[in-house]
Amino acid sequence: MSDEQRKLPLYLQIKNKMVNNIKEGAWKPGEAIPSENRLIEQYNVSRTTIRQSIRELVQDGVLETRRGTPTRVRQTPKEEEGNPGVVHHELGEELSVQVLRSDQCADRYYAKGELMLDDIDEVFFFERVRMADARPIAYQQLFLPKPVGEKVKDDAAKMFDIFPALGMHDVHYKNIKETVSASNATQYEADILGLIPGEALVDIERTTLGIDGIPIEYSRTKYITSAFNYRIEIGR
Amino acid sequence: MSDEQRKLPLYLQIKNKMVNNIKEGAWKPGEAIPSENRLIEQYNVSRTTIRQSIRELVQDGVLETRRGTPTRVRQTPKEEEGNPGVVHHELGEELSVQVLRSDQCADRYYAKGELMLDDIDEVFFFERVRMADARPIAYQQLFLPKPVGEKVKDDAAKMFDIFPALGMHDVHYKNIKETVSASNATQYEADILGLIPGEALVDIERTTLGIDGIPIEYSRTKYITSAFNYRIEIGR
DNA sequence: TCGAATTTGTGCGTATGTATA
DNA sequence: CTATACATACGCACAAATTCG
Repeated sequence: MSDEQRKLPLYLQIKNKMVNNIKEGAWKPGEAIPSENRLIEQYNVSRTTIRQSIRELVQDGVLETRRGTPTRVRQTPKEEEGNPGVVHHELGEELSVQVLRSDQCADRYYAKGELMLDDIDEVFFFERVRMADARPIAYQQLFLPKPVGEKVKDDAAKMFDIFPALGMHDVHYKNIKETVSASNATQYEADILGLIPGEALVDIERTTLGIDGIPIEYSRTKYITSAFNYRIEIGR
Repeated sequence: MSDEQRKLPLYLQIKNKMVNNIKEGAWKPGEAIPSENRLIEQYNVSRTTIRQSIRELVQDGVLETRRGTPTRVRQTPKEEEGNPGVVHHELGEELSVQVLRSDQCADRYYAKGELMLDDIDEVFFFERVRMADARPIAYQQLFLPKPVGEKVKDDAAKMFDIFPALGMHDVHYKNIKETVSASNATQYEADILGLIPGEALVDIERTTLGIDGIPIEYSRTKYITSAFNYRIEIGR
């Protein structure tokens, strides 16, 4: 037993052991675990302690209990309750992305301001369209500082959500700010998105900060309202 | 005590009583509730039972406990730190509200669905305009269940943000869901807001749940883009 | 700085209720 | 009907964190 475990409350030690039983395959998803009385003997603790361990694992979505039947390991883990709270909900089955234009340039002064770059710095710029089932649903201008852009420029053509790509290159974020507004589609945007000019779009402007507080991404995205919702949940 | 309550487990009966204490204003957000020993005397039950009631209310986000300090009623999620940070940013100095129409009726079936009411229940309905410096910036349809509406119907004519009014009547919330989208102003909306029909509006649809999980508010608001921003911050 | 009082957290033992197989 | 399993409930003791004089 490690020092870490030694000072943990009993019920947490047992909870960890239970998790290990599942990880090691001794307890398999869908199957029953030993009854409370067996576990009491096995771990030599009180019923209170066993039940507290089980209760938390039920809360964590690892086990499921039902009166009268043995406690079981859940087949499919319960969905994350880490609750990011914000969901970009895109309607459509097959999501893809298309790059209209990309360059590496020294102008785009407004974007460079948002990225806290000097005027002489270069930025990667991508103009992209988000497709759902081969229909365009969003138009995006994406700006990345040079060090970041070099790492993910290939991914920007394949993935609309670039955060996984950033993570794979160890570019992590600690802060995201989004401003949501609305606008009427311009002729240019309407052409790209297959709309009538003037139709309402959801505008999302986003700035992402890296773990050192330095901006790593700035983007402006315009979504078709019929294929997009922005949902926020506060509280639990 | 109703028949429903009579057959409920003790800890659930007490949990309900605790929720009622908050709804009736006997226990207020941010303040301490009686200690476990005091509650044991009050309700004449064991500590196990009291603790199970409290544990579930902590899980529900209604109470918060910390070893060594009294258990407290949670502040409403908005004013506590925690993700996401959501800000409705309205441009303007002098903010006011104007009620276009209000009634108490038994139709409005869609809104009643969102409020989880039966078809025979009545709802309070307010059609309101948010003014900033005497210029309209938002149009809102507000639906309240009858018990809530009766408490704040006078405030609805004075305050655009009804949450403070709700709090003063001990109607507290534990969860808010908002969906943000965009739309083109109809002729009706354009007239009210002083716009050209077709102009883009920010749509916010909101459902608020009380501490017992029952909806206490449903609203649809359309903001003029030039006077409104919706900002979300995720992370530290 | 210290200690005493208070409060919640952890843990034990026991008894009984209730759903399931 | 019976055996088994989890659910509810009581009472007790001590630990650990906080508060306050």
